[in-house]
Amino acid sequence: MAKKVLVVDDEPKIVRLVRAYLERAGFRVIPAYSGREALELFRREAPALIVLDLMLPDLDGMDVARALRRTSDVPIVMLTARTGDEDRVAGLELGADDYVVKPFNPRELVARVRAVLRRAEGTPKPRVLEVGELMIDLDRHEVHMKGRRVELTPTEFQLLAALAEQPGRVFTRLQLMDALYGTAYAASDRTVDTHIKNLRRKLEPDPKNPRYVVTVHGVGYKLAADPEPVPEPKDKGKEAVP
Amino acid sequence: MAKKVLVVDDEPKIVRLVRAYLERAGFRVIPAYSGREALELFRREAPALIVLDLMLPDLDGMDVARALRRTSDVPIVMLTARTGDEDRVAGLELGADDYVVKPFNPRELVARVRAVLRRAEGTPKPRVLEVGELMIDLDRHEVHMKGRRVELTPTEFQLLAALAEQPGRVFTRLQLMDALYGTAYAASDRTVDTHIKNLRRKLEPDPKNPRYVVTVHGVGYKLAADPEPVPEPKDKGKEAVP
DNA sequence: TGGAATCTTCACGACTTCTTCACGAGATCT
DNA sequence: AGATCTCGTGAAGAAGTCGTGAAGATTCCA
Repeated sequence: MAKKVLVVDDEPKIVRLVRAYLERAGFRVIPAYSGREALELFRREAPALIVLDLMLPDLDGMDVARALRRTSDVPIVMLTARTGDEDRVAGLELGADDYVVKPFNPRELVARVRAVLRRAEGTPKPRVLEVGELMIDLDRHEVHMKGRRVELTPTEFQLLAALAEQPGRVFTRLQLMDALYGTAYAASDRTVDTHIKNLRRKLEPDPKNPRYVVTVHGVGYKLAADPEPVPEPKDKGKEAVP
Repeated sequence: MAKKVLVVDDEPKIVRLVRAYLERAGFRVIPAYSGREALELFRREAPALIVLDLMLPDLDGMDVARALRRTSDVPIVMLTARTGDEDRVAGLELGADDYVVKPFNPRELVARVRAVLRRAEGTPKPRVLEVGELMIDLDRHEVHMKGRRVELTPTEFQLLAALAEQPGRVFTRLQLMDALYGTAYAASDRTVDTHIKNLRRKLEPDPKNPRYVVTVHGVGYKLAADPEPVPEPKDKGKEAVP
């Protein structure tokens, strides 16, 4: 369902303009032409955001903002014709989340509305996976090993991300392919192996003796939860009781 | 935790005085006695506000303010001994948020500090984005590259602004189109590419080797968070035997 | 209405990435 | 040890992605 935006301005021309652009951007617009009407409609419609002109016939835009702030945290984008700095500060101090100076570019207003809504919805914390010396930034699509940037192809990145989602857990090739393409697709097992090979080449200090991307014979692959720094001469696989 | 205030004045007496009052008011004070020291401590301590004397032994207070403003929006309260109006104006124009004339009432200084901090906290995200030599002024709707004004079309500007909203983060073409037109609209992927191309042509020093608007193959585009690295002939991945 | 600026689409080549395959090395089981 | 799987790997063709110029819409403004 489209988000509702309450647009308040005494000039119908402005309201029409803003409405056209916001609706094209997928919002539902509720128009208001005075401060009192705005407050009334705000109660009734519970919009997700308000575009509010500073100059209104009855109540001033600031009065409206103040009144709204008494009962709500609804994001407010101010429209102001004046350019004086005092106004900006004053408007923002009253709890406006952003402002646009008239005459404005409607596209910019739309962009601001979106930005404020996004901000209001809470800044999504950066999604970063860390395993030992390995750091995977899902947002930036970057991988760092021991602080050094490592370039991965999309598939390699996804593969690594899937493994890193649950470090230490073993994934079968089928599960990995599922993470890569979704259930509907069928590729050869060897394909996964090849991507694993490339991954190792790019991020293992010694690709011949993988410490991060580890094979579990007969099962699949896993990302070592705690890659021991020791290369250790090894014990011939037989992990018997001492 | 108490907020840090960097107090810069070459007269230890003044620093002591200010420190006493600010600490009594619940702030943590970091003293500095020269411009260089101030800049150094600013980097290291990341204070919430700076009290800055206009006259300093090495760098002038204005120089310090100018230097700070290049990288930060930290609120600055100027101390000035002179009473001439030019100084006040000059100080404020350089980005000081308030000023106090010497000799001053320490209580008033504390009040100013509190007021400026309150105001600063209400200010939404910076309206000017800087990435390397690239400067994007969302208020003026202007973009500068290496100090030179760059003219962008509305779509180009919005595209850049969307990317700059979260520098470093990768945006898919779909997300970018969403920022441009809203969810309801569907344009070709190639369209985004074309705008990216035009953007690069206008603001990349070498459009063939983009350092700011970067492609993430198979994913989308991002604004490089740190365009420093030398273009370097590249040799990645293929680490073959010599 | 015309003209300029801007936006969108398209087709193509250049380039990157994916997938497959065959074969040998390695592991496991009896 | 021998039989039988499983895994690693290099190479090469297949498939996909990106950059781009140019042409056709569209919008805006005079």
